[in-house]
Amino acid sequence: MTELEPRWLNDEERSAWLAVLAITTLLPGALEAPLQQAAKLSLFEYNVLAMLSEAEDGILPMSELAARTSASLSRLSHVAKKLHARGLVERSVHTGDARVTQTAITGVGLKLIRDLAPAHVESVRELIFDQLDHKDVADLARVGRKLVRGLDEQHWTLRPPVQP
Amino acid sequence: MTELEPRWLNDEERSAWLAVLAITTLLPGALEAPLQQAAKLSLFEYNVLAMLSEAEDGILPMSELAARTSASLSRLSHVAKKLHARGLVERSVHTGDARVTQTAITGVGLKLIRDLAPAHVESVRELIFDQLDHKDVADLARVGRKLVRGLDEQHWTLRPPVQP
DNA sequence: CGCATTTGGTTGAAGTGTCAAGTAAAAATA
DNA sequence: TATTTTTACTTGACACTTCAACCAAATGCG
Repeated sequence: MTELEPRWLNDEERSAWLAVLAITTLLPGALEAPLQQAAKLSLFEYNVLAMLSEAEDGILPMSELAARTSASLSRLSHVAKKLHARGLVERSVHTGDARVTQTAITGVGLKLIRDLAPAHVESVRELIFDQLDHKDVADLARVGRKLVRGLDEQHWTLRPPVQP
Repeated sequence: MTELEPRWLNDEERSAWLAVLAITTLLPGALEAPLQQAAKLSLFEYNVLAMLSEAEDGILPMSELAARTSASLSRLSHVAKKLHARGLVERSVHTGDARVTQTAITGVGLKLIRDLAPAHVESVRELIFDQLDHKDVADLARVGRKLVRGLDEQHWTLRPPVQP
């Protein structure tokens, strides 16, 4: 029935596709190495702490934190447990909706990412932005957002800015 | 001593960075789901078979196969073992250099990726190229190659074309 | 109100990936 | 030619991710 000829990739598409594939497999490890070395933290754990540190009062419900780290609730739950065991986050039940778990970054956790942040942005810069000129960055931002939309229509970075 | 002010990201860089982060965490899973469903194959396993199927005679040494899949030798070794157990690849010692393990795709393996390929390219197309216009694809290919170079100067996709 | 459904989150098991260590062959060096 | 170093790869242990099942609170509805 659906025996149509597949829409194969042309040379430029293939080139783009191979690059995306290489980036998705190499970049996480490259960014993680310094974090692992400096603080035994995975890239994902770093992002969890970073998102909390940028949130109002350093607190977010698990669902929202999962959204902002593009993670499943399950993955986040395991990691939150581990971060809690290390004293980097605190957890409490939401007053008003007892299903909701609030996760807050602790003082120790806050100090940790603040200490790590300079080296981490430097990694990001070396691996990404130092490779690109200004036009490249603009193109990457534009194309990147389109791809994110294709992966998750509701992704938090695509939310319209809140009206104050 | 290196107490300089960190080079923080500006808005456009931050936007690009968040997109890259989201893509690297969401894309692999999205591409893997159909492969897992159809053939209990991970994205990485699929790529191993795909690279072999595109190689001359369907054979490559482990090192070269690792390079073409952007993987560590260790990761590849574990997976090759598993693929061999499933009868999808065959392994032999290189004649002339006994340290080298040659990995060849079997007839069964070849049939498997040929069967899977149409649906897989369709996934790639839906998730990536259907989201982009022609200029986007050109920009992605260009920027993507630059990022790959920053991650691995020697990456196989950057090798100069062989002279025949 | 009573019951079913949905939402928000947790858990344990099973499968993968990573890291450090190990092995054997080849190449370099003395 | 003997010894050391390097290359190519494998292995086992441990950590992490995913998946399916589960639970409790909130909501919907008859």
